[in-house]
Amino acid sequence: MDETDELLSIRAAELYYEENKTQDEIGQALRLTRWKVGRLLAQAKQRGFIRIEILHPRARRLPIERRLREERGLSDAIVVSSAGVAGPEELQARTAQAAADYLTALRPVPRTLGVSWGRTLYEISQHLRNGWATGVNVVQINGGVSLNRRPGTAAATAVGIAQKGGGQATLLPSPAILERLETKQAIESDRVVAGVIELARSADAYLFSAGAADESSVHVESGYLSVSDVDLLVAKGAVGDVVGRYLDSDGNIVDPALDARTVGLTLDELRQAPLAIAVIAGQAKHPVADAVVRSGLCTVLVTDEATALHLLDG
Amino acid sequence: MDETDELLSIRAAELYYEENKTQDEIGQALRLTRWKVGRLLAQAKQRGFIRIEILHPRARRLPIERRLREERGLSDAIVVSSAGVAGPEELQARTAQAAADYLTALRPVPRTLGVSWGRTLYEISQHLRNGWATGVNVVQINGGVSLNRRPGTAAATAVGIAQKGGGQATLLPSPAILERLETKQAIESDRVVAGVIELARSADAYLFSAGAADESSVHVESGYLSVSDVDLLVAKGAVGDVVGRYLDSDGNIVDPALDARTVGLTLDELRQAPLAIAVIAGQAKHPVADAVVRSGLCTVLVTDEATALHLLDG
DNA sequence: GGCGATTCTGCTCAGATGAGCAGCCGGGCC
DNA sequence: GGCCCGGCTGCTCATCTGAGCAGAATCGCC
Repeated sequence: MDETDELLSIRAAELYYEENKTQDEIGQALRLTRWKVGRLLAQAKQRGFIRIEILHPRARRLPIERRLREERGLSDAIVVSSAGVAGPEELQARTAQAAADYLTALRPVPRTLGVSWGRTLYEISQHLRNGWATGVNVVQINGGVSLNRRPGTAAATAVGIAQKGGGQATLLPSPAILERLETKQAIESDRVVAGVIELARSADAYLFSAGAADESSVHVESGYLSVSDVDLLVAKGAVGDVVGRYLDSDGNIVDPALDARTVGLTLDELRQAPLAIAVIAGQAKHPVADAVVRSGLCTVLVTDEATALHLLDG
Repeated sequence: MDETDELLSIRAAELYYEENKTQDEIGQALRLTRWKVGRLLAQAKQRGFIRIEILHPRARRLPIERRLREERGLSDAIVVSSAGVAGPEELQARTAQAAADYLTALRPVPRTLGVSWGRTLYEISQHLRNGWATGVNVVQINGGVSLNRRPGTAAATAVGIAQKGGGQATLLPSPAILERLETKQAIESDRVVAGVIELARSADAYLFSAGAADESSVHVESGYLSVSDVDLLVAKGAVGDVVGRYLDSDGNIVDPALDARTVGLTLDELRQAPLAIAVIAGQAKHPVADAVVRSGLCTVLVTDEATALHLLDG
């Protein structure tokens, strides 16, 4: 395509997309046949001169979703558009909304849904509508009820999802990470705790997010880990955590001793789940999102456009 | 349109624009008739959910051009797209290119073209192609040959435009602004100078830019004015200059005494021209662009998208 | 300069789309 | 409850558009 044709295709595109002329009219204006105009427009599209964006908080990027499914082996992917996004909070909100939409449309409806907790999960619970399902029971899959700065958030998340879904919530009454291995083992052998974990293992579907390995982590905020603990994990290769378990970029546990003191489903248990929905958004979580997807921690990913493109990069 | 329809129209738009499905196929996917799908898409467009951009340095914004013609009474307007622009320099380059394109396509071809000088005009001269016209003579319409930091730029501009257009350049051998009124009058009464100005008055068309009233002005750079002179002009309401003459937001001369010492066509002479092409781009020139258009200094405006939208705002 | 290969052009035709219209449905008002 | 009105729905039909194709033009190579 030479310079002249390139310019002509731009002129044609202006008349076609901005002035809503027919290809025939454009042909008359530019002294071309309508077939030539059609071909110029096709080339303009094909060479990327035409960008079409859907500007809406609920807009998704289907081509990227398809690539995630095909190139990363996900059984499903939901990618929210970043077009016209105001800030990281809105990105997070859009992603949470998309996750809520996905859950609502999910078929078959899971009888029992295992959930983690955290900012993302809480936001999803807020976005779910009353009656999003009927009879969905919710069970927590990792510990962490009490130590939160805003106590009850973890519980409110699970209870909210359950209530709006017409079911019961089963909380895991345990800290996320215990200081001593013995305490952790003692807690896990408690009849109630063991029962909850058993129920969690039997869930039809899991819904969880991932945390970045930095000082903004919920574990730091909640007091389970200190900033220096996290620094140490990062030094060992940690990119973030899933259900409280810190993993490296290959999806392996970074600190087995710490992991042994962490209450809840293990990463391998999650990996075996037929339906594991990860919801991960934001620049800071790109590395951990990569680890989650590469190591097969989820079958379904809900994320934002930038994160998705990052995943497809490598 | 209720929430459900809004969401549906977004889903439809995704399938239509991103997945290239037909409206019929979308209808099947969303369990709608194809007519409903068509209506949803129409609404999505109409409500602004669909943004179509033409990403190309030569892309123009025809709807904005139309509004400038209709709402600001211009006989023609060229608005270059800001989509995907890298920085102010590229915006300037795109606008200069568009001005060169406009000149090249101009019919009837002017026999004599009056031009000002400055960064913008120089860039336009660079963008013009050899043989852009045949037999177009060029005449400078304001003084300023010698004092430039890069001497000869003003001359090179006029000569370049003329040579590439197969004609002669007539330079105005005079400073832009003189220190004493008597000197200015003496210069103007010089036979050569008077002849050039007479020729300038008789030009078929004028091509000029405008300068912002700040320390980056060419007059400061060239030493005709000091920074404090410009500050004083700003204090008196100056928004910028056209052919060396400083005007306020209503297009009136800010400092009549200074104006009397400025050599070249007057603003009122420009206003009476049947074809006066102003080329003005960049954030810094929004106020002066406004003054130029509002006070009828040009019949044709070549500008960038942001400046055009600023003009249409008020 | 001649010749084959490739690209380009303008066509036919079928599928996709938008305008316009009659019938239907639902809400508001008596 | 009955009636009117506005908006919505699904249709027909005309127009617009893209795929595919045969001939024309152009290019590159000898």
